[in-house]
Amino acid sequence: MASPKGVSLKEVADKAGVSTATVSRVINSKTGVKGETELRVQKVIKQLGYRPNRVAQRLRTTRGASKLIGLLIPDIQNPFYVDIIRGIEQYAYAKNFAIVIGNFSQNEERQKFYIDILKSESVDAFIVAPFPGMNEYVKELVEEGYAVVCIDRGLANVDMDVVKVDNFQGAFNAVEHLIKVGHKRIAHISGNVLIPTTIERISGYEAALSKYGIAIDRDIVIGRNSDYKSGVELTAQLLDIPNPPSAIFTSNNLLTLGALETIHSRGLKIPEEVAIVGFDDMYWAMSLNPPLTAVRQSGFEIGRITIELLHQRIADPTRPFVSIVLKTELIVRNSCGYKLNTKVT
Amino acid sequence: MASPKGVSLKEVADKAGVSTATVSRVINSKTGVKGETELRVQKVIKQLGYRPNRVAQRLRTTRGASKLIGLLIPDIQNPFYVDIIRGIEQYAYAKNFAIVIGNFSQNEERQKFYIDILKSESVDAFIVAPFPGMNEYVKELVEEGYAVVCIDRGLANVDMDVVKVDNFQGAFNAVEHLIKVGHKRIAHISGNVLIPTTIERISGYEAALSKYGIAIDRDIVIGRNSDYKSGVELTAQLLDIPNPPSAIFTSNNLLTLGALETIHSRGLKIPEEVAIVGFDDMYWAMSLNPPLTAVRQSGFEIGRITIELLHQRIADPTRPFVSIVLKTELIVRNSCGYKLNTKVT
DNA sequence: TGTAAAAATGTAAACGATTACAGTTATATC
DNA sequence: GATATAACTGTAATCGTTTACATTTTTACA
Repeated sequence: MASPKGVSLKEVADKAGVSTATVSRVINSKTGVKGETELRVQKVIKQLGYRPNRVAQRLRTTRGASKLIGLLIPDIQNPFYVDIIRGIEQYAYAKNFAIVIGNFSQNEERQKFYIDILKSESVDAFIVAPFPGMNEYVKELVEEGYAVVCIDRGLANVDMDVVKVDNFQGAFNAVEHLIKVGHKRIAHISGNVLIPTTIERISGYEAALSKYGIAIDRDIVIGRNSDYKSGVELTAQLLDIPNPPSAIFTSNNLLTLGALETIHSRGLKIPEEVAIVGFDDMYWAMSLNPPLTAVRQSGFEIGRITIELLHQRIADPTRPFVSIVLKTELIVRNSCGYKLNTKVT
Repeated sequence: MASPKGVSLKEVADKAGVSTATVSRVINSKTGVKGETELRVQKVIKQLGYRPNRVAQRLRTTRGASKLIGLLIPDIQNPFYVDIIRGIEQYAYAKNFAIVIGNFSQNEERQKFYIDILKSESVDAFIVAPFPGMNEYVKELVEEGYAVVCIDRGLANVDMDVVKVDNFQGAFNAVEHLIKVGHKRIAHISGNVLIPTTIERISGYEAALSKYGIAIDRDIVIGRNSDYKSGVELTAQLLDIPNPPSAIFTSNNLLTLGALETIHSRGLKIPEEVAIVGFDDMYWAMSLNPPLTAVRQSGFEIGRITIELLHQRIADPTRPFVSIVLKTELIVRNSCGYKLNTKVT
């Protein structure tokens, strides 16, 4: 079984009768190569099917020129992050960056492991969706001079570029919608309160209630983790209290799914017996029965902007840091009481 | 803004008062280093926080030793592939492999692009979920001597390791279940017929009908692509014919979701007015109303076995090729008529 | 204590690119 | 045609490892 290494630059140089330096210049379209020579080299490159070895390139090159970006994702099972990845990929390739994904499955140890790997792979830059316990590592990256863009939230006391979503407004709109549809007793199932987005969403929830003069009942604002199981169990808990809520606002897509399971398993009708709005508008939302009203945050757009920022930062490391906040959209379907299908931005 | 490259092996060697060769031997736990020396070097490594530069390692190392695997995924939006990725990751890291994901979004050009990138990143091996139009590229990889494992299907005329699922049996079980529950007019919405799994599932569908003496009606076996939109439209088409089916078997999770949207939007009751079984048991299946009966194929397990095979092949390139076929499980929930929750393997 | 073998360590050449710097042609100008 | 300048091309060091081979040190044993 042959195991040929690819064609090397030297082979191209030999065959074309020039030096390696000239071939390198041709590849990187540097100036200073005679048209005739360039053509000859190009021809040989085509002939031999030469592709530069990225490993060698990265070894030689100084940081910022390797065109490799490390991406730290807390949980690839969460479709929201998948959307972000897609957005990043799409635009990264347009700008000729390659990306390597480190999915650490919300596991701190594995996250550290990935950071080390990515560093030793000589990435130019990091895109990080910070997770509790991650602050120190990310701070270190910034201090070591990597270009870093954070998704979803920034870090206290660390200047960096951040791309996030207006969680407060998104939650506010969702709850306001429930109120306008007639609900007065609205519960909130929140996620991990160590995550800032969770807290912002709780604030939005509270602000909406306050605006309409509804007292906040701490018994029906509950949270544990941001996962499916929590959704199932917390919903059961909510429905078991003496005067259960008429509507529930869930803080992310996994919690929503968990809540739905409990609601269906008890045979409760949505929205008549209990209404629900979820944060995150996922691709399955329309296929639910009834279709789910949800707060949409565009992961794809987050990805696009992230790459844009990274590109700018690499080009000009002194550019001032920015924090970009994207608007959410409330997608109204049929899980709250109305039968319409419109957007509230 | 400082931009320090990491600590190098040479610095460790200097500080420990040994040669680079010795440090390298310590790192790779080669024999032939005195205990005392090893300890001293280890100490310096810890002190300086030294991490070998993977780029330099890969450049030097011959194929098979770089511990990097390229993963070609047709569509990261499909949660089935995400499960596979998770399985692969989990076991890859246990075996100290790193993986780099190339998600080509069912785009042939981008797929080619990724193969080139991964090659020039000096990966040891490829894991490929082949996609129509991909055959040539994959064949080339095998010929070039890469270790390659295919997921989901093999390639005609090419010997290689394959990990797949028993699509025939899975489909057969699903349809048989529908028949046993009382359905006689069962439609099938299939996917892209250029994909072998699609064809195998159609065969399973037909075999089940045959076994129970039900004639196959070509009008209710329809397929186009394996995406959401096709599910929506083909279901509408099925429900519009004069004598519509009483049950539908959908060939993958996206088609299922599309079918559900159409069914719900027409206000049809599941399973009373139309029953449904889907291939792919996704995490949202339990949250549907009613919970979905589905054929489960364990992406996670596929991933695990894939890594196992790859590991073996790298260790022994002459090992005979194998094709591993995993069983599916029919997860019976409430979308076909019964109210039980059991498994049929 | 001397010597052969074994064990430990060091030296230096790769791996495949980029890039300062030097060296060589070609062009322009008088 | 000589010379200054511009345009082009080549040489060789370098990035951070691994590893064949050479060299030194240690150990074993007569």
